[in-house]
Amino acid sequence: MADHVDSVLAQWAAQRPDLDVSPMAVIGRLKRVSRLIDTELARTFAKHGLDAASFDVLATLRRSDPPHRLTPTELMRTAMVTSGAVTQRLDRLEDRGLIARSRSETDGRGILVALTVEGRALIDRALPDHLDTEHRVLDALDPPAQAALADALRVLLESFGDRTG
Amino acid sequence: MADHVDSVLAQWAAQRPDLDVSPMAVIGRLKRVSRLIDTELARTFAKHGLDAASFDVLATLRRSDPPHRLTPTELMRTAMVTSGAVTQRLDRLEDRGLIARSRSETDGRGILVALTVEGRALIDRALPDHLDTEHRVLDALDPPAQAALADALRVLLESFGDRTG
DNA sequence: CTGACGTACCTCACGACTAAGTCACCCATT
DNA sequence: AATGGGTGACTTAGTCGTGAGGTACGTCAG
Repeated sequence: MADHVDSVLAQWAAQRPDLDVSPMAVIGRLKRVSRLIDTELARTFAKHGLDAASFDVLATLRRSDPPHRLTPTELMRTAMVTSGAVTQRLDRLEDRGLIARSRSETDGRGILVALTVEGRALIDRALPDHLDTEHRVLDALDPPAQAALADALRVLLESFGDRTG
Repeated sequence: MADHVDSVLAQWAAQRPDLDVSPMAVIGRLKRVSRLIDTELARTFAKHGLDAASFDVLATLRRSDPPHRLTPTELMRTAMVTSGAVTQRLDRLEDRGLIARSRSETDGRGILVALTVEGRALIDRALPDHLDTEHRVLDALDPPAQAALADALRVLLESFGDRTG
């Protein structure tokens, strides 16, 4: 019943019994689970010629309200990366013909990003496969346990001010 | 009561009502919480002239059994990074005089990594500050909720084969 | 003893990100 | 109409990681 984090906690208890390392039981596992899930998801993305960054952009565009156009700034906020990273992600996707940039007609500084026909076809092909993988990596938890986990994580997100809009 | 992930789920329900996107409620939040916590922890590391990678190496050495020596391979496994990354992390720490490398006496290929006096002093200074930050980012959950969260994450880790040793 | 295979660490080319800075444009105020 | 601060996208330099591959050493069957 001991995972890697349990042994880390035992080591700290032996070397620094004066410290309360209890939060590591949560944060250490969060980081480790997140890393392992990322690796697993990457395998599915690769099957479709994608990586996590590209998938993220395509999926964000796909789920946006019609006409499925977003600005780089909106993509930057949902992806939690810098504006430079978004520019480079869009460059790569544009080179592959999966998205198209056009100038905003209402804001001379603005750009609108849209899926191309190929981009939309690709994300629609990759999505079901991706969801299968996501289901699979959570399979060890039954639905109520998954819901409880989601709730706990939402409490944390809200405490960081991660609200809609 | 709606965080960013809730609005993502609502968007998918509107655009692709045929798909079961329920695992995103967990995985989307995991990734997002992990990212936000990383940002918060990085602030504390920076106060001590460290980043997450350096802190990780120093802390792993600090909590190891006396005489607090580990091989690069052991560090590679606990950090879940490649051997090249470990070499470079050690190069940086060695340049700063925080760790020292020595040849293994029992294995001609092997290297032993140890904290220097300065390295040990630094990690012992940074640790309490780091733990304060970890306590703070989990503050929105009471202790039983934190324990339940840790348990759920452990179930997932074990399903990935993340066992001690 | 020897040769084949595996392991430990390092090297190097490359990829993706951040942080800081640039430039064009928007807009509120005067 | 002018202006000054704010915003949107991009550029560039630097950082840290990966992945492939190299070298030296260890191990073991024959």
